[in-house]
Amino acid sequence: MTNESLHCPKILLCEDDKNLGLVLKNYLELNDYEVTLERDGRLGLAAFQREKFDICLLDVMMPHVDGFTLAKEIREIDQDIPMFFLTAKTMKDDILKGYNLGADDYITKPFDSEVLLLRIKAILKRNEEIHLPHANKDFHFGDFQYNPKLRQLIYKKDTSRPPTILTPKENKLMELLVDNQNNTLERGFLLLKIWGSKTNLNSRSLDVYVAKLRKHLKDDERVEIKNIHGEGFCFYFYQQ
Amino acid sequence: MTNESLHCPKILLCEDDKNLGLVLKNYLELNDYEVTLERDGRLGLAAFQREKFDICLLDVMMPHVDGFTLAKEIREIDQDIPMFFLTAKTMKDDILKGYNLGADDYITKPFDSEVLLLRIKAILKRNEEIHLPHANKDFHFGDFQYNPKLRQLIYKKDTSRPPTILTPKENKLMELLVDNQNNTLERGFLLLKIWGSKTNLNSRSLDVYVAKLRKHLKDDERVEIKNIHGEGFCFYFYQQ
DNA sequence: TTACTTTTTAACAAAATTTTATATGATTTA
DNA sequence: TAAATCATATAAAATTTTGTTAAAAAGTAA
Repeated sequence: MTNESLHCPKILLCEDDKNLGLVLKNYLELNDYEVTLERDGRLGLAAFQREKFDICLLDVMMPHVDGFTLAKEIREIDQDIPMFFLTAKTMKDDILKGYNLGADDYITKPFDSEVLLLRIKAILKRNEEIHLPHANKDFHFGDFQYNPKLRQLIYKKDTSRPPTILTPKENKLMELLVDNQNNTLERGFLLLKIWGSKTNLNSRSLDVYVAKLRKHLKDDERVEIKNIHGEGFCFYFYQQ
Repeated sequence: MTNESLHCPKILLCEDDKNLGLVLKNYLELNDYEVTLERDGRLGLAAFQREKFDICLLDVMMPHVDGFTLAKEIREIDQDIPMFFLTAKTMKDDILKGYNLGADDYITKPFDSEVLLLRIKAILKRNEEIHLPHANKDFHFGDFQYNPKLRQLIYKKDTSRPPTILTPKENKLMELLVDNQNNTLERGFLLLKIWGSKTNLNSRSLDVYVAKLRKHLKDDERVEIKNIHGEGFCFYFYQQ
């Protein structure tokens, strides 16, 4: 797991302005953070795949891959890591002006490093708390016992059979379904949660994974993943 | 209530600037919105007729059909949907300039688009409150219980019979009729509400769906969908 | 590299939904 | 009443969505 008391929190900092990047990196390191500085989105992603981080600070405007796109790619790998976006003052003004969002909602102050530190600290703390309750929960339905954290699906009727270890995508889908028993989860919702977007509208991936899960669950007919035509899928467990 | 289909709020984003459009889409998806991005007003209207949205973000300057015109056409179909206008001209230039020049030396916080998110959230929330009374409403007429949200029509006399799940189009029609008991709904009105346009005036689809609903409702003769010749249809429930 | 697992894609079948076509019946109006 | 228009019912066709399988592609670890 990422957050451990033994190491300094690690920050991935993506900033194409060399000066600002270095100043920020030094400042954060002075405050007991370990900082990896990358100069564009492509290198940022590479760093994220290489190392483990506790938080990301991403410049929005970068060469090769912009901050938002990078953020989405990071989100695919890690659903929980906190992210900060850094942006230029001019962009902010113009966006607000452009979007006609009313001027009084934003702060025009130049960047205050102390405030940034406080925000980082606050977010890391919040994240710790959020992660706690999620830990090691077990679900029971019919003859199955399911542990999302371990990705284990155990068939209780046959203890000699080793538990099924779900693949990451199978697991994400299973968790979403099980976590929302009797609720229809819309296709778009699932695609967004599992794949990060529904760009690939004609992809059959979701259906393939539903089929995989159905196969895993076929031994107990009280457990069922139902399709609601034109809407999505719903996990049912008919008790009794 | 347990039974509610889970979905992310759906945003129709019409923006002809490809870069800005994609960045915005990514950013919004990152924040759990389902985004359909269209590049002009004509395609935007098609998307609106095709899917159901919670909010529209419309660029004012677009090819084929501009944002204001699109907004008017959308308004005809849906009087309540919140709309944001993006006044692209200055913004487009400035953002492009920003992308080309790279970020400058400022970090502003919090991130600008947070304000956009807050605005969207606020508007959706306000809208939700307005719609809340409508939310999981159940209609009762004669021996039927009807839940538009679940598309369920339950025949109370025979509890062994599983509830009828209406198809999307059946459901839209049923909801409109039931919601306007004793009021005649004009053909053109129904076509506009269900099919998003009344261009196809000579289509018999509406009649086919009326027939389908009548079949669903045939077991209770106090419930009736009446045709008003030359005008439209009216849902009656004769009490007692 | 190889061997292995996971994910995506492609192709097609099956099911559900929607639209169209057509024959027939009803209503209006001149 | 006849002609024109509008409505109903049904079947058939077209379209969309989902299910299933196998193979290709991508990713991972030894």
